Amino acid sequence: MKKATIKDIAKAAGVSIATVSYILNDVKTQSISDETRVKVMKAAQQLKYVANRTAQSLKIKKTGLIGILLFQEQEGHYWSDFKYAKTVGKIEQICGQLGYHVIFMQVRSQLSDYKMIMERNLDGVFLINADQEQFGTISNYFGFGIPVFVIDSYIDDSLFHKIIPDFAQSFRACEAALGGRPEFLVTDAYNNEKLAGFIREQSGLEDERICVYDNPEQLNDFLSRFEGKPGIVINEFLALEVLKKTARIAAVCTCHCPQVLPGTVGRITFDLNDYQEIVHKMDRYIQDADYVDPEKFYYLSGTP
Amino acid sequence: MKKATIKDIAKAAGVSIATVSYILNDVKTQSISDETRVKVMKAAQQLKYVANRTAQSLKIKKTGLIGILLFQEQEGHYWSDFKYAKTVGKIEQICGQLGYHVIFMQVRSQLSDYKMIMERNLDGVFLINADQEQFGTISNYFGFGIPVFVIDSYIDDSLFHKIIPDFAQSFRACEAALGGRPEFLVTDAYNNEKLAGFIREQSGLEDERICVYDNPEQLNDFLSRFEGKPGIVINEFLALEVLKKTARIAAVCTCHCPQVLPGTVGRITFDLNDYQEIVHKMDRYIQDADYVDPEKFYYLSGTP
DNA sequence: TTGTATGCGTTATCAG
DNA sequence: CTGATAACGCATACAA
Repeated sequence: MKKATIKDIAKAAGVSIATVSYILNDVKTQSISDETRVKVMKAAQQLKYVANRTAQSLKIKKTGLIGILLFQEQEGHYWSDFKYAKTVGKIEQICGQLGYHVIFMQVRSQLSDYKMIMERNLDGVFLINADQEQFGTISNYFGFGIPVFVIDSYIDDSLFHKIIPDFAQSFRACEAALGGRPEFLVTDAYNNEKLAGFIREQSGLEDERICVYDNPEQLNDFLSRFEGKPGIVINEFLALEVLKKTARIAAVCTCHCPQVLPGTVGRITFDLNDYQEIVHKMDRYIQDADYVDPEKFYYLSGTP
Repeated sequence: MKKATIKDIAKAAGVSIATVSYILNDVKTQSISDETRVKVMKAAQQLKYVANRTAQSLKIKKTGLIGILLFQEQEGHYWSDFKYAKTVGKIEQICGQLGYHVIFMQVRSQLSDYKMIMERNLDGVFLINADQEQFGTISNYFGFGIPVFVIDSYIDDSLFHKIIPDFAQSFRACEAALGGRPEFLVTDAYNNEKLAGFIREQSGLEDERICVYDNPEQLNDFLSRFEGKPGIVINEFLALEVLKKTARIAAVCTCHCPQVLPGTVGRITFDLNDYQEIVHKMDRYIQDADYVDPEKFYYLSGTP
């Protein structure tokens, strides 16, 4: 049993291919008699016709495909796969509502990975946790006018829309939750060095008071210098580790999952629905080829 | 700056499009003079040519696209998005190594969702946590000869390859870890009723001793009947909840993330590398149209 | 060793 | 209102 094409429908309904296409696509500029319309629709149903998006894409030069490229950290922790799970899920959901399909890819800095964007003629791309270095070398593969949004990545290119959590505001919320100035900061690692620097800077803490998590021993060493003092942790899973040593912390829940933490610690969360606006924005770029967004920077604002 | 086609390369190199195609695809049955080969390769590089997989797909009738359809539970818990994050990540990784790209889709039982498989001409599909009901009604959209593997789903159709954790073995391991027979079982909900029944059955416990988690109150009520008794929990995140009440548990870590649990509880884990064999099997189906696998049932075997 | 021509399934332009 | 027909970018049988 082979897949039916519009040609098959045309034959079955005794009309031309063009007519079938008009009817299936509900082309407004063409007027079709009700008679042929039902005839064709019936045939389509009978033959269980489904459109061939591959052929369609080739013709109309739009694939309806959106890429989510998730940059993997070289040596990730156990929560690496959870870190952006909710983000990816949410973006996929919204894309789906808008009629797009999503190609999900984890990139391990292979050049071949990026080629996918061009090869598959994606309509838009989300890059998550992208590193400047590996990125810069291949950015000449982009620039073909498709919208690129970068999440948790500080890329030196004004073409891209940047989306990062509002750390400044989150830190203020943490301070409120702690009831005083934090004495230390423990943060999860990010591929993007500039983002990492930004976090450190926003915290307002000196470097000796900041720990970028690498392994349990290192964390323990660090924490032993702050017994009983209040501190901030970026990433709730990391906070889970920190809690083994000290309880006076507030956590910035960058993984959108405060539930893993006990209610006794201050938890700053971000609203996943913020992605609604972002994906819709991308949609607008896709629909309207020469739309330009005055706002290229999106902050996810945290709430306690 | 438009994308270059093989036609552009042909023109630039002064050869025919066929020749270009032969060279780019490294077609063995054609012998090409070194001279034209370098000429063409150079032109391709200069024009920054990337293949158009859409056109390719249309021609060769293979898209190189594999679908991962993740069935969402109607009312999920906070860990729903993590439940299959590692599985999806692993499958994508292996697919990537084999040269496939992955379309990731969460399905909320819309008929339109399944159509994607046909519309996009996927080469293969993984269905995760699929419910029999919603599934049966639309399975006639399948059967076009593409391999379908179902994960954590017990579908009444011998066409599909089924992959589920080896619960029987896991339960035995739990018993060993607990040092005695468990008195109760708390399990996460699954879309697939038959799988849920299978789990209950394999536990060998009476229904009164089994709790399918719905909400914290219900869990507390249940657990209060088993103060100080040993039990088993399916799903490590759920185990985190159970631990708030009782400590004598062993957990079957179906989310591949034992790390969220303290080392003091027995943890049964599964090896993500098992998916290697599975994805390679799918690849074989795709490559060799009439390959049949004698083994249609794959168990992921748990290890303490 | 290279080129010509056809078609994959669709959309869209132009005649009828 | 409907129908030929030319692309879209590529792979390949067949000719040269």
